[in-house]
Amino acid sequence: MNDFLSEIEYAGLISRIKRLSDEILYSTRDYYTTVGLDIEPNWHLVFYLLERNESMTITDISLELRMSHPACVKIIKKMKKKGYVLTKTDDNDSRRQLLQLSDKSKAQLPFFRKHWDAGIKTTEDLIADSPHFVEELKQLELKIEQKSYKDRTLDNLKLE
Amino acid sequence: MNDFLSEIEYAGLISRIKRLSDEILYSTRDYYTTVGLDIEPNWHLVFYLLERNESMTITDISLELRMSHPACVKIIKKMKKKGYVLTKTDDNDSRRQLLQLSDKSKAQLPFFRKHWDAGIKTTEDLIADSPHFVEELKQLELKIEQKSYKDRTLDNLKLE
DNA sequence: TTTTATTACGTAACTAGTTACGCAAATATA
DNA sequence: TATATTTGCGTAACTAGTTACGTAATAAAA
Repeated sequence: MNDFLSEIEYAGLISRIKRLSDEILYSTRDYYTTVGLDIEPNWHLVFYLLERNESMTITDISLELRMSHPACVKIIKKMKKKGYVLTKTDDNDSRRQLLQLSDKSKAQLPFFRKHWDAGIKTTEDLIADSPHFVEELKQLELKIEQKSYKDRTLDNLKLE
Repeated sequence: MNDFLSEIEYAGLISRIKRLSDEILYSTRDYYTTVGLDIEPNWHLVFYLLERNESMTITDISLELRMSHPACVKIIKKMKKKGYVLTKTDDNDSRRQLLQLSDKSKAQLPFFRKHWDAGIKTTEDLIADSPHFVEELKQLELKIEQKSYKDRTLDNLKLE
């Protein structure tokens, strides 16, 4: 049960966060495969967004998810290929590609939602013994937003 | 300052962890580039391990880091290419590739360490206002280890 | 001793993100 | 109105992980 990343304390903390994140990501993919869902992790975020907003652009989505726009392009490309998302060029601005959920999406959503809800329940279960986790994660996000890991480390280097 | 992933609460929590992890990863790479360090994120873990252990195999490293062995193969391959790691076939078992730090590594380690220490300090600063974070992260790791995200979600699906 | 199982590790093919770049459309400015 | 700047989005090339598979060497079992 000994874990090197834990042993080295703060030197391993960031890697532990990544390891946890990766583990859950791959486990989620595994889940989708097992239950036969034709979707991938992260897509639920796009479904949620397009359910709320009717029609959005890639740029809108990348802003909402705080993810680079090429990452969103890739996700949407796959969702389009599977027929979950439709695009329509904006009448007033031909650069803008308006995205919206297809009928197939709307038909499947109740089914998807059962699985997403089960996943949300898992998340709740996981942090049930960690009452400060959400709040402290928010703190981390805020701090990183105020000053990047890089800039903080550059400053810390100078201080030595 | 509004954030969709935070708004949807537990449905966005896992993605927030990934986002944070990614952000720090890329920021670290950025840091290395800026200060002109010829190494990549994660390599410090291998340096730490090989400093402590003299000689290890890929399998040893993947067990210690709890990372797949192909991932370690890739890291070591790059570190060898840069001349930081040397390999020697085990005399008693020709399958085993014994890894150890090169003289170049040993010469550079004090220099690297200054930067790694600055990074550790950053981590400490970041979680300074999150006194329960390490402990609660450990809880998450333990729970996931006991039962995977997938299995938990499958169970939660049945309960509905 | 021969066969079978396991181990070590390398590679291939995949997902999932990033930065950097280019181009066309729209907007702002001279 | 002509030019410069910004915006939207697509692609390329990269990092960093995974699972699946193959092969040779060792260890275990018949």
